[in-house]
Amino acid sequence: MIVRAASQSSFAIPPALRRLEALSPLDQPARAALTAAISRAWSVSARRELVSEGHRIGESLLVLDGWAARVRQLADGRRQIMGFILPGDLVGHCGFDRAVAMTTLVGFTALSVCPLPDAALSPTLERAYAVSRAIDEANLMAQITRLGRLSAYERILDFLLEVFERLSLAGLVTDNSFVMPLTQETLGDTLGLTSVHVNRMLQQARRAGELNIHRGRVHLVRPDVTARAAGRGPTRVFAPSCHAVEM
Amino acid sequence: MIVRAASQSSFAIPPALRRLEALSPLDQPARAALTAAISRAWSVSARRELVSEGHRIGESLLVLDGWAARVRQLADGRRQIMGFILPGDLVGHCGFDRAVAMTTLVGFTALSVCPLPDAALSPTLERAYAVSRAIDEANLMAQITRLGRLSAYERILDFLLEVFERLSLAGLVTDNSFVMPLTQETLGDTLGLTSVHVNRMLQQARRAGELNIHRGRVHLVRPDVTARAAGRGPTRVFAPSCHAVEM
DNA sequence: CGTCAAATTGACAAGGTTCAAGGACCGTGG
DNA sequence: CCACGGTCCTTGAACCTTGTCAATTTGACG
Repeated sequence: MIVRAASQSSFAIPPALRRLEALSPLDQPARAALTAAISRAWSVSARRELVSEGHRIGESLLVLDGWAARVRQLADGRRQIMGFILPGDLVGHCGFDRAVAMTTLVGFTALSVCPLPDAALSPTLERAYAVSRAIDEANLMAQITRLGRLSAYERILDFLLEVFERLSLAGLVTDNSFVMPLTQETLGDTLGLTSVHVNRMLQQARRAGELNIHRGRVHLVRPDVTARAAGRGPTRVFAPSCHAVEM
Repeated sequence: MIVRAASQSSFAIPPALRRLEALSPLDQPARAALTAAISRAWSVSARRELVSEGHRIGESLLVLDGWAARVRQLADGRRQIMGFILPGDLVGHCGFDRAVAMTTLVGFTALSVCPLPDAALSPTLERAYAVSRAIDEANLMAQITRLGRLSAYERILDFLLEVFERLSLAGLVTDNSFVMPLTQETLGDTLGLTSVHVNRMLQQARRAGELNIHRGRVHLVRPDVTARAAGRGPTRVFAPSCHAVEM
């Protein structure tokens, strides 16, 4: 019954392409442009600043593989992670990061990135980008709500569900589980908690039968049930041309 | 020595125009277009949903007067305010709100709004809009950092400083003070605190000589000193200051 | 097998919330 | 002009969630 991840096969659809296709169906020119771009991918090693890495700031990128994050560091060492960038996510798209100074983009794993094909090449591509941007925005709002109004326990579950949903689009969820290359300390810096407390809440969730974590792989036991309990409606994003996208 | 607010005079520069001019110098066509738009302003009464108010969703607006906020309400009644929209701010500009479903735009005072002139009318106008958008983004990041990593006391000061800076651009700060039409409860929903604790922290700030509040008017005693103490660098928008991040 | 980073655990302190009860302020109607 | 009602602000005390400190254990890897 278990479907193995197909990402090893050379014929598999790349996660990034899969995600964009899921956001909005692509036409042939769009797919061709993306495939061409993907073939020109390069990689950025972990813990390196992404944007300043050789390719000039302002150029838009498509992340093909790996986890990155927008980070802000305070003078006294406190750190806040704004959110993560996952395979299929766009970077520097529309004043999203070239605009904001005080946010740094760092990879938590080695990243594979490629230039982002020009939206003008296809209306379907443009639309997919727009939906992606809208989702970015929704995720920021979700982050604010988590930090401001959810308890530690709720934050953990809500965050994991968000990641689950996002990775699902890219086909990176297998058997209700996904790889999450984050330490509990990093999770704490994301959710406004200490690593110690993150640990406790994860234990609690484990004991409650919500999830299992083993060797960097998160397994959500009943994602749909958990989501409903956590009050996560489907993230409905209304694209500019006004038909709704369900996640 | 005290300069009185000039907003009563019919010759005064409207705050919104003033703000945009401050973001990026405007040329004559831009000013003319804005002045024309401002003359066609209408008002929206308090506590009404802004976007659904007669003028169709997707139309961009310029807020001329009043305070509004992006709000998200959880199923159990908890409320989180994402951020405020102040005079001179743009609404629905570029996928900022037409994109995101689960955020409502509500006025806390009566609002005066007008249609937003087309950016194509002037490059300087386009640039001002871009800067405004970038600031919106920076403010969202600031909000995340506040909620995730600042103490209650720091959140209050940081937030008030942000408002101070934003209203300064619109010329709405007089003698280091500004009008803030928010209850402590609303402040709590913004900063992830209870109204009781907001009250206590305000008292503390008052006793510390940081501020005075009287009849909806906030007076910051030494905004620059407070800002430096609170670790608020000036919000630099177009300067991608990229330094490596320690992890 | 040794090493190092990450995870885990317990005891305790601190920060923030909750509950509950006044008190101040403001517009309204008598 | 004053009494009234409602909303918001203020304050205290008990309580709970989360943070801090300090081990100890686990697991990956050379």
